[in-house]
Order: sequence, then structure tokens, then C-alpha cells
Amino acid sequence: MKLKDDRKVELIYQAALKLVARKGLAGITMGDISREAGIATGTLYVYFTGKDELINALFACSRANSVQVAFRGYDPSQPFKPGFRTVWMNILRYKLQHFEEVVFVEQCFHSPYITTETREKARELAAPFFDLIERGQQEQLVKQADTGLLLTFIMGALNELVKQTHYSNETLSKRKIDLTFDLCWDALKA
Amino acid sequence: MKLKDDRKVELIYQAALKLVARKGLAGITMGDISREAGIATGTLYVYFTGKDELINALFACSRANSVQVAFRGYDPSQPFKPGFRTVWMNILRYKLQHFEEVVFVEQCFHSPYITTETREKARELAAPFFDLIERGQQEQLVKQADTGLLLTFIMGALNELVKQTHYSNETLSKRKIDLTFDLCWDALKA
DNA sequence: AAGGTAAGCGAATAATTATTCATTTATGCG
DNA sequence: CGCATAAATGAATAATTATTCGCTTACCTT
Repeated sequence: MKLKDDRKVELIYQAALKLVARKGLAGITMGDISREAGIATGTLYVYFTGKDELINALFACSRANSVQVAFRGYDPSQPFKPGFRTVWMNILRYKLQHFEEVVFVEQCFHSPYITTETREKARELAAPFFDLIERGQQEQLVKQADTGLLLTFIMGALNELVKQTHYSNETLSKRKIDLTFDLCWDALKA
Repeated sequence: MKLKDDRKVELIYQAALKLVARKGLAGITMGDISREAGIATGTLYVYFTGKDELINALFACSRANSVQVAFRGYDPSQPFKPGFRTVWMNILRYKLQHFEEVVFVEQCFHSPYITTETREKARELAAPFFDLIERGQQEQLVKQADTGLLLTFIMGALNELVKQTHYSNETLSKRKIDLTFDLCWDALKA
């Protein structure tokens, strides 16, 4: 017998992401996805029971990916600020490199495809970020405000920056990146 | 003869906004909109040539509305910080009260409905915000960084805050609002 | 190497949704 | 008041899109 091809799932994901970033979640069809992926429409249904499942799976995958890289190189024994910087940079770099995921996740949040279950699992993934900010608060380096509020503020700013950068299709210079980090840090610092 | 009813356009807009905030741009049909608005599907085509035009018109309208209220009560002869605070508050208040517009505009940005023409007109509306930040820079109160970058940062943070607030369905307390303003101001200030 | 099993295909079908249109209803105008 | 005109209706139609299915192809197992 023939086995499922894991690379094909990846192919499908990439096709869907690309199309959503270009035309929005409202503008993609199963036909579009299969064409972009270079496979037959029917094959999509070998890997997913339908459009809903495809999008839920891609959503879960996208969220997990972005969190996974965030703490790469983070050393808790380091002082807080450079540690925070490492994580912040990881997130920014990831979002810039995976712009399509950023758009896709955003579009999914208010959409009929994502189930509450999928949405809740995504929420849980944010726990390490809360821990990080709380550490900064314990060390009196970060404002004693609602942690969720601070996180929201930073993530919103980052997301918008990435979108704006993509639109203006400049590459974000090191100078601009450092500057934006300063904006974030000045906002957070006690 | 019978005349077109301006309130009906408003009714259609409200219905569409409500549905998009609930189910996303991908999840609304002309049938849904007419049902929610309490009118017949055919009537939609009296007021709009089709779905594309409806959504483009609503997008343009939503953007214009939010800008229109931003400078209410702003007095250029006032010092910069309180003036900036007034505008910032106007924007926050508007976004909180018109959450559905926030979601709608966001979803539209990457969608097959919005024409480049509509998108460009929306961009032009941002000019007064640039002017405001530039004033702060001239007075040495705001960091000498790319103005667009600063604006993007602030607007992204505000948007995310509004979305997060809506999700957690708490009302944003005065304390939290003041706190978030401090985050913004600390980020911007030279 | 051969057989069996599941992937892969894409045209056909089913379901959904945008749009039209014949008809009815409301209202401004003489 | 009654006609003319355009809005309003919603069932019918057209267009689009998700999903299925009979068939072919690839490849794993023995």
C-alpha cells in the first residue's frame, strides 16, 4: 500500500497560507488551495475531512510554531532585560519571516472556521509569555500592571509593525528594530 | 414615487458589521446580511450593485468615521501632551464603542473585496495623525524616530487592547485606561 | 515480482450563495 | 384621490464552490 506523504501536508499548508495572505480567508476555495499546492482537489480530502478541519489544523500549527521558537536561546540565569530582548527578537524575526502566518492567524480569530476548542488550545500556549513578564515584575524592572495588559500591548505593537513593514515593503533595518525594541522597553519599564 | 431610505443603508451597515464581528468576513452571505437587517435580499441590490460594492462602501465609511471623531476637542494651542491624550482617548473610546468596525476593517485589509482605490483613500485619512506626532517631535517631546513607525506602534497596541478587552469581556476600568496611556506615552517620549 | 491497499486524480454532483426578476407595495406629486 | 414611479419582496435562476466517487497510479509487503 501507499503511505500518506507528510511533505504533502506541508505543501497544502504553504499553499493555504500564501493564498490567505494574498486574498484573505474570505477569498480562498479548496480549488485554489489544491491548484496552488499542485495537487488534485480530491487529494485534500485524503489529508483533511474538509475545509473546516484543514483550517483548524493549520491554525493550531501556526500558533504552535510561533511559540516554539520564541524562547530559543533564552537563558533564565541571564539578567531580565537581555533575556527579554532575546525573546522579543525571536518573536519579531519569526513574524517577519512568516508573515503569512501572522495574517492567517489574525483572519482566523474572527471566522466561522475556528472552533472554540482550537481557540482555547491556542490561548494556553501563551503561558510562558506571562511567566516571562511576571519575572520582570518580580524584579521591579517592569511596571506593576496587569500582566495580560502589558503582553497585549507589546504583541499588538509587534504585529502591527510586522504588517506595516510588509506593506511598505522595506526591510526593517537593524536601526529601526533597535528603535522599536526601545519603544517596547520604555513602555514596560517601571 | 418612493424614495430611497437613508436609514436603510445604516441598517444594512449595522447588520454587516455585527455579523463580521461574530463570524468573520469569510462567514457572511448576502442572505445573512438581509436577514439580520430585517429586509429582503433583493433590497440589498437597490442600495448596492453587489457584495463587493457593499463591503467597499462600508469599509470607506468605517475608516472615515473613526478618523472624524479623533480630533474632537483637540485644541492645537494646548500643550502637546494633554492634546495628544485627548486624541488618544478619542480613538480608544471610539474603538471600544465600535468594536465591530475594528474587526471589520482588520478583516477587510487582506480580503478580495477591497479595491486598491478604496485602500488608498483609507491611507490618506491618516495624515492628521502624522501631523500630530510630528508636532511632538518638533517640540522635542517625542523620540526622533520614523513617524510612521511610532504611529504604527501606538495604533497596533491600541487595536490589540480593544480586541483583548472585548474578548475577556471586562469593561476597561479608568485605572487600566490611564495605565495604558502611560505605556504609550513612555514608549513615545524622548 | 505480484498482489493488495491506499494515495492521487479530476470530472461529476451536491450544496451553498450571489444575483435577477416578475410582482407587490408604498409614497411623492398633480 | 389616483396615477406614476421607484422601492421592496422573495422565489427562481445563475454562478460558485465544497465534497464525493469511480478510476488510475504508486508503493509497501511478502
